Amino acid sequence: MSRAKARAALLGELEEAMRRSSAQGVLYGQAVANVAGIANSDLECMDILYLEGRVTAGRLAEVTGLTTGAITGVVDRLEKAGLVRRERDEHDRRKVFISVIPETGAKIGELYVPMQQAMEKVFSAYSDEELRLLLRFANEGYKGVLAATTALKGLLDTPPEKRPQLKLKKHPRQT
Amino acid sequence: MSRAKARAALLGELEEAMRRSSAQGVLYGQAVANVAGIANSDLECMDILYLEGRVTAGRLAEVTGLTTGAITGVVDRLEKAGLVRRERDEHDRRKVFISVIPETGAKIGELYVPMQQAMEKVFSAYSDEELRLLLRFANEGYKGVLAATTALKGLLDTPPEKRPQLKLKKHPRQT
DNA sequence: ATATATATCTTAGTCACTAAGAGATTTAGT
DNA sequence: ACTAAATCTCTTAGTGACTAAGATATATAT
Repeated sequence: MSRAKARAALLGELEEAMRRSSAQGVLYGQAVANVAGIANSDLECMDILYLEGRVTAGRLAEVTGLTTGAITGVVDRLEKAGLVRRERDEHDRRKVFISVIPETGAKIGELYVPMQQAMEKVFSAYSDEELRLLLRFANEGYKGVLAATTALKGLLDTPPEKRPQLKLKKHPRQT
Repeated sequence: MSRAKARAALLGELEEAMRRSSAQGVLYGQAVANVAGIANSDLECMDILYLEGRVTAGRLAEVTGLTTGAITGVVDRLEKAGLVRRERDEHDRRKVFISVIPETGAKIGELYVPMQQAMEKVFSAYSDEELRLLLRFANEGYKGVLAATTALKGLLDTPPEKRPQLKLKKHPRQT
């Protein structure tokens, strides 16, 4: 096999492996929501709250891409489940801050522990230098996917006949 | 900073970077479904059809975790959109095989091209050996996530007081 | 002051999903 | 062969999360 072909094969395997693991990641998230007894978007909002801390309802809508009306429902459900609290902003009384109630919110955090343990185990087999490579890739991959998302959405605004002709590379293994 | 602390920091960064990029991957998928004008699960089924080729309705239900009733709806919509075709199995006439209609199905494939191009660009900066490391990690990561999913679901069957005590490691940056 | 803008919530309607069971076909037991 | 049980898909009724549009309350600008 030529060097170029070997690399192409490697890239193909890599693409499939990454697709598979990312799909499994999605399934893990669904399982978490399922076990927690909350909807998928509700969990997504909990994640955002963990990452960003106290945020407004509008911010949740912005980040999730849901309408503000949908967020009202999300927060209602999370509040009823005792996971978050609504607090009016005293400086701008139109705004509503949402924050996690630590005790109950922590129970959601626990559900990520199996994942963290599994990943710790995987990571333990790598040297610091190897981990740095993985980190570099994760960051660059993120930027790549972000750019791809933007490009894809751009296609929507471009009339079909003006779209850059994409050489169609089919998904592997159409049996 | 001690060697151990440096590594812990590295692991933390890695965890966050991977979480972010995988979240962005989900968003890309949603954008694809959005542009294609089909529901999320519909796209998931198209992906499975690309990966596995001609499969039965029951198999789609099994892989997606949806009920067979839901799959009937998925296939109805995909069929109406001209993306797939139903074919009764002649050997077992209860079964219905679903297969992608190549011409229209290829249009969905095109929507993944921006992603493939972006990733190709990212990958181009890595040596073959580095890519092999990434591949190894992707495969091991997949197994890890899979194991974590199983472990998580196992928690459901274990009465709360019998669950292995998980040392709670909170999500980063609860601001 | 009045108008405009902003932030959240409400309402009505839609759509994908589940649970339960119906129909069609195949497989197993006698 | 004949009946019963199992298997596979579809149908039906009901639920829940979502959107679009507009109501409400508060803040900002003229």
